[in-house]
Amino acid sequence: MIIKQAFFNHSAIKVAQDLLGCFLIRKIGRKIIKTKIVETEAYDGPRDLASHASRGRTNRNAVMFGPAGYIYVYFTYGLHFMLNIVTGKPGYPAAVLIRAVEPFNGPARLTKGLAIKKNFNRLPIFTKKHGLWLEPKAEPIKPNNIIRAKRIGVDYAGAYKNKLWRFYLKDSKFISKK
DNA sequence: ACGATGATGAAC
DNA sequence: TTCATCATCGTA
Repeated sequence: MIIKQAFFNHSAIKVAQDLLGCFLIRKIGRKIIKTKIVETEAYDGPRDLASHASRGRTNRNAVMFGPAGYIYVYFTYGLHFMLNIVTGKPGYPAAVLIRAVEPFNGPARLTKGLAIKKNFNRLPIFTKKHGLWLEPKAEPIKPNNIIRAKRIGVDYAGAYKNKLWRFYLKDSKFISKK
């Protein structure tokens, strides 16, 4: 069972919540690493000042402007990779940042732990072909187990810094930041 | 061609 | 709070 492209064809805010509890699977050679998503953030639209897309389309962020279900990986702070999934309609830039999975807390640690580098940028997540895909959650998440909060590290984003577009599972021990 | 700047994490 | 450390982008 794999999560298909249509799953991502909604707003980033919805998809970010839908992804909580889903499984992120990485296959390297014969080895399979199965992780559970416990924390996400939504970056929604061209006006979201926290989003890379707010400064318009560039070569780096181009994948955010394309169809849903594709992977956006970028490099930051000179040493970290961040994993995002594009959502919504082509032409409308939006993505969900995977911030933490069990057993890796923090967006940089999960990419390191799963050996995700820039070579995944622009690849589809809705196929097993590239060794990285998603599987549905075992059971529905109760709404009161989802915490809504402000996004991390976006203090420069004006009115958008206060948007409650970060979501995490209340009972997880792998959240990147309280 | 150059300089500013991070969707971070770890150490101090 | 500082630092490690560099691709990307705006400006020129």
